[in-house]
Amino acid sequence: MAAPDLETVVSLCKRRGFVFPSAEIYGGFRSTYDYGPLGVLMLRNVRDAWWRSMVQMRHDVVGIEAALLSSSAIWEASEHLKNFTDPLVDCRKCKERWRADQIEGKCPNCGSEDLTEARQFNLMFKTHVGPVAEDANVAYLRPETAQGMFVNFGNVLQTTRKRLPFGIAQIGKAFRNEITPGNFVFRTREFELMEVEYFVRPEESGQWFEYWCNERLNWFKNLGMPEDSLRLRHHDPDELSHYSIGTADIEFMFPWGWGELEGIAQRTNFDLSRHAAASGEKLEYTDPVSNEKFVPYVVEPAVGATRAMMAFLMAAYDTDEVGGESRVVLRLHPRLAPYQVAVLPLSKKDTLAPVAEEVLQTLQPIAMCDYDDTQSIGRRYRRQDEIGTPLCVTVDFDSLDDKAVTIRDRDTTEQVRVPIADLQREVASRLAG
RNA sequence: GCGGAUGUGGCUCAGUGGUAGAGCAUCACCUUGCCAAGGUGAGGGUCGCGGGUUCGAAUCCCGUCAUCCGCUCCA
Repeated sequence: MAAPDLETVVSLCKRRGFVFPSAEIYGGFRSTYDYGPLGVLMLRNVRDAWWRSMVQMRHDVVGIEAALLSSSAIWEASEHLKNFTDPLVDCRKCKERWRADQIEGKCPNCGSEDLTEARQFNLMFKTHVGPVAEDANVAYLRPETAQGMFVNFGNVLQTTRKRLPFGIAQIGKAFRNEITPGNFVFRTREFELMEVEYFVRPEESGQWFEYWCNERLNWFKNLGMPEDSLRLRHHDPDELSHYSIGTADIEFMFPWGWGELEGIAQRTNFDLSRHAAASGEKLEYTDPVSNEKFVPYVVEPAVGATRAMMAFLMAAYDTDEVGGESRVVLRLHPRLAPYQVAVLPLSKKDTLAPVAEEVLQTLQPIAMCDYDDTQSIGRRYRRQDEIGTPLCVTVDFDSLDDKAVTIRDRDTTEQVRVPIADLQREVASRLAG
C-alpha cells in the first residue's frame, strides 16, 4: 500500500471531481466543501453500504429521517445547550488555549496567570424561526442526529411493534461550530452522520456494546480497509461525553496520525429519561411477557460519512507499474467506487458507436457506468484506474462481427472476451465477487 | 481565536518593481488501435480579494479571505 499524503488526496479530489472547496470563486468559505460528480457518487455509495448493512440486512433496525431544524426544547433536555458550550481562555504569555473550567487561573503550560477573559464558545448553530428574531423563536441546527431518534422513540415503537433489542437508524447532516475545523473534510462544521440508536435491556448494555464494536469494525474491513490501518480505542473515563458510561472509537491511520471514524457509545437511558422528564411523555418499554416497564439503555454506533469516505479513498490509494509505466489506482471496493463500469469504444470511429451504445444500455440498469471515447485506450484505462472503476468494457472492431467485448480488470489489468449476450450476468457476477 | 508558513491558468510550480511563463491536463484534427505522455493547432490567468506607495506592482506596505502545521477538537 502506498499511503498517500493529504495533499495528494486533496489534489486528486479536486482534479477528478470528488470534492471542491465551497464558494471557490469568491475565495472560498471556510470548512465547507462541495461534492462533485464523482464525490457525490462515492458518498452515496458509502451511505448505501452503511444502510444496507445496518437496515436492509437486519430485521431489528428501522430507519427514520428527522428534521435538521430543531426545537430548542430538545437541546435543553439533552443538555447539549449546557454542555456544548465551552468557556475558553488564552494564555497571553505562551499563547496556549485552555478550557477555563479545567485550569485554576494559571496556565498549565508556562504557569503564567496572564490569561484572557473566558469567552463562551457555543458549538451549536443558532437561528430564528419566523421573520422576527425573538428569543421565543430560537431554533438550532442539530449537532447530532441522535436526538431525532430519541424523541421519536414512542412513535417508532408504536408503529413498528418492535421488541427489544431493536434499533433506529438515521443518515443526515449535523452542524457544529467547531473552533478549529481542518484536515480537509475530516473536521468540518457541516458534516454527515450515520447513526444507530440500539435499544437494549439495561443489564445487556455491555454485551451489546461489544457486539457493535466488532460489527462496525468488520464493516470497514469488509469494504476493503486494511486491518493495520484500523484500530479500536477505548476511552478513558475522564474523556467520556456527558451522556456516556463507556465509549470506544474506531480510528483510521490518517496521514497526520490516528483519527476517529466512528464512536460507539453506551448512552444508558440518559436521553430517554431526560426527554421523558422534560416532555411529560412516558418514553418507556413494556416487556411483552412480564409486563415489566423500564426505560431502555441505548448503544450508539455513530460514524461520520464524509470522514469515512475520505478514509476509504486514502486506504484505496495505490501506485504500481503496468508495462513499465507507473499508474495511480484506487483499489476501491466495487460497492464504493463512483463508477462500477466504464464503456470504452476502442476508436472514435462511427462504426463502433452503435455497439458501444448498446453495451452501455445493457449495463446501466445494473451498474453506474461511465462512457469515454476520447484519446488512446491506454490513457483511458489509466483515467479509470485513478478513479477506482473496477471494470472497463472495451468495444473493438471485432465486436462488430463476433458480438463480443472485452472486460478489463482494474487490479490485475487482465482481460477476458465475453459475448454481449452474457455481459450483464458476467459483470454482475464480477462486481458481486 | 492565537503563533508560524503559504496563496500565480484545472494540477504542480518558475517569475521578486517595467505591462504574465513552463510542464502536465483539456479541446480539435491527423496518427495509432488494448494499457498514458507521436504530430499540428487551439482555448484558458485583471498573479486570492480590497486599499496604499510608485511614472509603473504578481513583485514593496496595510487590511481581509482562504489553505497548511501546532494549540483545541471527537463523527
